[in-house]
Amino acid sequence: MSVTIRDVARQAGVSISTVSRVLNDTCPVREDKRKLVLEAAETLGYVPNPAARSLHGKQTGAIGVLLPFVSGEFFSELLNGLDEAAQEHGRFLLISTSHRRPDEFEKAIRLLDRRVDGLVVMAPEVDVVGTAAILKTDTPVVMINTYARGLEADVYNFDNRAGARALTEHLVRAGHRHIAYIHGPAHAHDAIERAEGYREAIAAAGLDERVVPGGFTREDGYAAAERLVAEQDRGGPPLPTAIVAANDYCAMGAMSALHAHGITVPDDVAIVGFDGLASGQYAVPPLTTVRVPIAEIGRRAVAQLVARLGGGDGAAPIHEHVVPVELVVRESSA
Amino acid sequence: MSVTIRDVARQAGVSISTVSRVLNDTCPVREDKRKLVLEAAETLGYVPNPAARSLHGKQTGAIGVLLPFVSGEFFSELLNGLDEAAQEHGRFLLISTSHRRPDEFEKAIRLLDRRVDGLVVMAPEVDVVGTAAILKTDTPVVMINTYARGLEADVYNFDNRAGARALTEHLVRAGHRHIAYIHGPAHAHDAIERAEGYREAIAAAGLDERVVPGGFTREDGYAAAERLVAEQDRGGPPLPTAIVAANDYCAMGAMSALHAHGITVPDDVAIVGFDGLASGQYAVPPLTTVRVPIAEIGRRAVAQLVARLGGGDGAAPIHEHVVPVELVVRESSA
DNA sequence: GCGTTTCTTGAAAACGTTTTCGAGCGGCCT
DNA sequence: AGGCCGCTCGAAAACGTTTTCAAGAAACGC
Repeated sequence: MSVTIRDVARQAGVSISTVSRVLNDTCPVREDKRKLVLEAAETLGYVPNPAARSLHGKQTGAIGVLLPFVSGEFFSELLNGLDEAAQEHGRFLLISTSHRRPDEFEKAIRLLDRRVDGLVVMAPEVDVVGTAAILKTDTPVVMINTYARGLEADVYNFDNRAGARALTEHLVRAGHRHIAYIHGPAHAHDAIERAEGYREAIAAAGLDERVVPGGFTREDGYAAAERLVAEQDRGGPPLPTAIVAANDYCAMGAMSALHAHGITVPDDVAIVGFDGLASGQYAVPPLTTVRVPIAEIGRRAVAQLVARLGGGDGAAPIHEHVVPVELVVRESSA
Repeated sequence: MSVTIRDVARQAGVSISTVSRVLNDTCPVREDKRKLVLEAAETLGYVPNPAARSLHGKQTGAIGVLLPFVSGEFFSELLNGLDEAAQEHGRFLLISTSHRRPDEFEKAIRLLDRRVDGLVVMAPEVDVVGTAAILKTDTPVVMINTYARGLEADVYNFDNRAGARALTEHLVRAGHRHIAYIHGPAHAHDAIERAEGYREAIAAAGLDERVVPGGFTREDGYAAAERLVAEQDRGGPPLPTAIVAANDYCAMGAMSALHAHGITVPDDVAIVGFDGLASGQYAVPPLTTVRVPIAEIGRRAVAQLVARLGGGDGAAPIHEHVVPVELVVRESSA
């Protein structure tokens, strides 16, 4: 069995209450006893039992992370940021994924409820976050990249609309007149916002919009580009001279498809992505994109959560926080 | 406050012991009471307090994951597998990262000790896993991609040697006589094993080996390829006609550097990687590599852990388990 | 019908902490 | 000198469960 507070008390020759007080320094304790306790705890290698501690209403030391799934660079980058901040604040990350439907989501929250001190939630699919599910729990919640209008929680969203507008305007400035948008998942709020930004820029330039269905994976981008080529071959509308893809993976898939058809990027068709993933930088040709501070958002989410847990006072929920993004021009649109 | 077992007992008109017995079906309980209890628990939405439960020596329901860091596709793929299996067995993943040094590692294990039922550890740096640290705890441990000779734990390692040998032999068969190896991190056991496989194949073919320092990131691969080009320009040894990179990221970085120097892959220089990441498939040109079943290993690690937790009997630790890998030939070496 | 076993159930102990309550004790004021 | 206060600290309650112990009731064999 492992060493308990009782062992430390016996070793130091004091009561268990004194040990608890010293280790949490909740009350003043005379210096000599204090020293004895610390010494005993050190030599015995005492680590408080987290279950017992949290049973008494204390914090658990864990932060729950709810994600739709874990894969790809976006999530690994996000986890990176979350983890870094968690580490810094001495917390653990309890991750729980594959919540695509409201009921799974609700169940996950119920199960996580007393295991964590706070929740970081990312649920880009607009219909997943039932207001009910989140509000039912009294654990503080910070949301990332989630449509959560009307919820009492911190929300950090990227400025998808401005980013897509910047990308489209960049292509317009380069002289393109036929610019298509490969859409992301139909219900993903970020993909929808990006489509809106694209539409705004297209309208402002007096051009015709062309939105084709796609998705967030390389396979989706590949398929979408294939369809564009096939439509032209069938005598339909000609291939656009530039493509705005819903994200970087989608863009890279599209590039791959064009490459397979002997179409050169950017000479025949310019392509831009969204997210600023590391792999876009090393793509051939390097991908023009909009860089979003993914890891940074992860760090801020955890920091905000911890602040609200600790202080409780000065850290009222911000309602929505739109995080600026940055256009990065590379060869794929040169 | 949340609903406790006492509330359920009151609602059902029985004692708390009966409720506990029904919910864990540990003893036979008369059918009518049983039904009452289940009903009460359902309507009240009762979820047992995990802290109280694990305080009594019961399992915590969490599996700890110790990683050197979280970033890149390898880890996201691994997490994917771990998560899938965890979900399936109704467990949560408690992740803890950035343990590169033995002392951090030891500390992390101490902190995680009573929070989790079992541990999945990946520590490719040979000197990180102090025998002491792991053996000190009595939580079951499964290791992945870790050099752990002499430890009483399940270990799943990829067949790095055979993979590197297969890659090198493939290049030899294609007619290459000058084949270099870009090494990974100097102390990473997988990079070392891959170097050994490369050396074996080179020796068997009667060729001269050439090992240059590198690493596991795209930046490392880029720098290594730059150095190879620079050496030739300075009148040193000529550029090899083929390169075996320590992993896919390293290979893609090298490709990017060669591309920047106007050197064509595979016409001027053939390149092969290791890992079989999705991004290698979509690279231009698509990357020849060795596919390792990353997610699958994650799933198996968790499954093995859960089996050992539940049964306790038939699941004795396997000492080392070498997982076969598969050569995937694509354009980068054609 | 009585002792014995089996089945079902409630009371209470245990798990390892934190926190409240109260007691002892020395110092300060009047 | 006596009473009050503040400081330090130990005893014990509380947290929500599981599990052991024992008791009551029902069933069974003689």
